Amino acid sequence: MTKKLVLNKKISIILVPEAPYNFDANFHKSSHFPSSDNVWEKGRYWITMIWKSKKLGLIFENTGTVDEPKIKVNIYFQKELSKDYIDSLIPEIRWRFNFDQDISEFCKRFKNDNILGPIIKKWRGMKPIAANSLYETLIIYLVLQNATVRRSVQMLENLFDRFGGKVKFDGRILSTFWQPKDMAKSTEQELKDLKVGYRAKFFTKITEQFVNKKINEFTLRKTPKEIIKKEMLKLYGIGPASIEYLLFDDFYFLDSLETIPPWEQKIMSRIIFNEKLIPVKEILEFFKKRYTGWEKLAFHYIWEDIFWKRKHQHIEWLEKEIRL
DNA sequence: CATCAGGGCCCTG
DNA sequence: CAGGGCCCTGAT
Repeated sequence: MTKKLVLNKKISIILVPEAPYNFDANFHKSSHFPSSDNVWEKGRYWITMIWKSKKLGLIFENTGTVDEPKIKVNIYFQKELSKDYIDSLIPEIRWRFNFDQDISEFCKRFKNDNILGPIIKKWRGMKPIAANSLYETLIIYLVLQNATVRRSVQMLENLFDRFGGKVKFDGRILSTFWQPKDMAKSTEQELKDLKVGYRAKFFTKITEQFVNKKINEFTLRKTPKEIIKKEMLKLYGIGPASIEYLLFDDFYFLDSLETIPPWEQKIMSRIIFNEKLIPVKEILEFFKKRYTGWEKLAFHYIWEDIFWKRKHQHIEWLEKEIRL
């Protein structure tokens, strides 16, 4: 079923992100569920990408520091790439890995904050990272809904196997996403067989909206927040919770903190208030007052930090809140 | 063992 | 706007 593509041609480029840029905190989000289209090691990151219908393999290597960031990007491909193609690919890579957003003000302003201070010390230069196209991201948000981590992983892997494919580069085999047209002909039942449950209809409808070019992510990137919100809410299966993720992780609005899903509410209650459960409204007010203009980025720093800690430290209460 | 709640969204009343 | 239904998991 799955096609394996060998990508044995390669070009390398050096890209310089806006400082501060924290390589590991950006290429690896420790709170995210693992997925076979990417691999992270300290200072190195592999991911597959579809750009203008071509499948690519990318390796990012950290060759700089937080304050003088420099990244070597190895691009693997199958058939020769034109200059125009590469000229359009580079800005896209810069966007997907958020090379150009300036967050220095945030890091400066809160470096003595009781909560954020110690975290900024560790993770200065951490930013929201889309990594994927809008379509791919929506797929991820759909498998995230109403599911444990294990189930989300299973759903995405099933979809990769059926609609995406495998790509081999740098001695690794990674999954690739698919393009909307690849899923367009599938029936709801075919999707249900991949164990995605009631989400089948969501995939069908959203895919259709993309095939019919109802959504232009490049235009959206230059669109005001409220309009993006309105447009994205029109997508079938996308509601307030997904919007919350979209605005920050994919459109890079650093302030917009409007809803907090239940498990995040529980975890934040413990970290910030040392209580079991604080009303969402109260948490929102806390961020709004204390980190005005940077609410969501502040949330992100606190959030990712606890998950980084979890990697080498057993945190009993946290384990119980993560739906594995 | 069988219920039942929780999770995010759509749809109906 | 409230509440049922979707689909599954984990707790009771």
